Amino acid sequence: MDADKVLDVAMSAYWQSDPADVSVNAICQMAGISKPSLYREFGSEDGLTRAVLDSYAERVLSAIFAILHGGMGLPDTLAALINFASADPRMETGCLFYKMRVGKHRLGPETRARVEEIDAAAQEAYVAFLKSCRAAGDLPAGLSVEAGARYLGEQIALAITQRASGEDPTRIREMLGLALSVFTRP
Amino acid sequence: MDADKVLDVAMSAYWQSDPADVSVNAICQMAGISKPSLYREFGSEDGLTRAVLDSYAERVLSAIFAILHGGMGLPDTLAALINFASADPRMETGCLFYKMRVGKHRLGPETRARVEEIDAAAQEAYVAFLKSCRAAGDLPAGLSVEAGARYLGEQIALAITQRASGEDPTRIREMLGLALSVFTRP
DNA sequence: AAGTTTAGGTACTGACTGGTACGAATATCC
DNA sequence: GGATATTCGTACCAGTCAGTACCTAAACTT
Repeated sequence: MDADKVLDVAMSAYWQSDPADVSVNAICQMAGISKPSLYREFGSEDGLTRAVLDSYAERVLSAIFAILHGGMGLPDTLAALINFASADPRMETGCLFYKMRVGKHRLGPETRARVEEIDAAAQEAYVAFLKSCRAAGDLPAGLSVEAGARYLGEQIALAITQRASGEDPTRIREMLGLALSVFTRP
Repeated sequence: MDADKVLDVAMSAYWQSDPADVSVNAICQMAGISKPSLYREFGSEDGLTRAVLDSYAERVLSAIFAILHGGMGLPDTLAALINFASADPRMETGCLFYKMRVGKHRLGPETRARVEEIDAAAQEAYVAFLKSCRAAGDLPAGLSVEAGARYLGEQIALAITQRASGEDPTRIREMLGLALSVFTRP
């Protein structure tokens, strides 16, 4: 019936636990619709997960991109990222995108392709951010932009993944701060 | 028939792909035995995974503990850890223990308990190592032993997990070196 | 009001899952 | 040789998975 409602239900189910642990049957039940209705709307499970991921990217991941493209300096941007990863309530049960990324091989081809697309876009955003820092002379000389970008992205992914496993947010902030201190120290 | 052979087959299957993606049926087929034979020997899937994890801990994880308890100084130990995580052929498809840890909720109670046990032991080993570094005055003053231990453990887990996803070992070494540089810099 | 389109759900398929009842073969003992 | 343990596998169980054939009921058209 209401595709948006189904999308919402599916997203929160996938997000709260894990895409691999939520069946199409369960989503239909939670959304109060029949299975053929879902398949008429999304075509396949892959179509559903892909639609969910698109919606998630638009509604949640955009926040990270906004921080990276905010034009703040290096310290402020890092602080914002640390804050988002370790304290934002949206990341309390982890990030749906990262959950999909670690279970990439279990996803359908469409969704997997979209995951890789988003991953590449994120990497590019990190690179662009670090390039601007380098231009401003804020980046330590011994650190390449590409390596730094990958490092930054993985450290944030690690921190958010740890939130999903119930780690103490204060600890996470501490560890992420430690990891990212390499950007602000000689 | 030969329990050790079954254990070997199961371990390499779990290790190469992922415990959650290998069924009992598949293991029986690969080992050339029937399902009742396997159940007579291990009782349940949980019993099998637990036995595999025990064997893995003894045969592989011991290498990490050996490095930590080797009594080398901080720089040498870190270098050995970096080397192990980023270059050891045994970690080419990742670490079975970490694969089990990220999919903890999918494991049976016995195996899950063992995972948590090993995790605690590893944490303790990291703590002991860093305590000895602190006693030797090698650890930066602003860093607590507990936080450092957790950080160290997670960074190594991250590096090895990245190897499982096919990341370039050189890149991994570079990133892990960067992450662990916080231990050797003021 | 009759016919047609559309929306929706019931109830199924076939392929898997972990787990087991039970019979067949083999080895051991007297 | 004959009775008795022991080992092992065939063939099944109930449940879940993604996906679908087909029927029903409502709404719109003329």
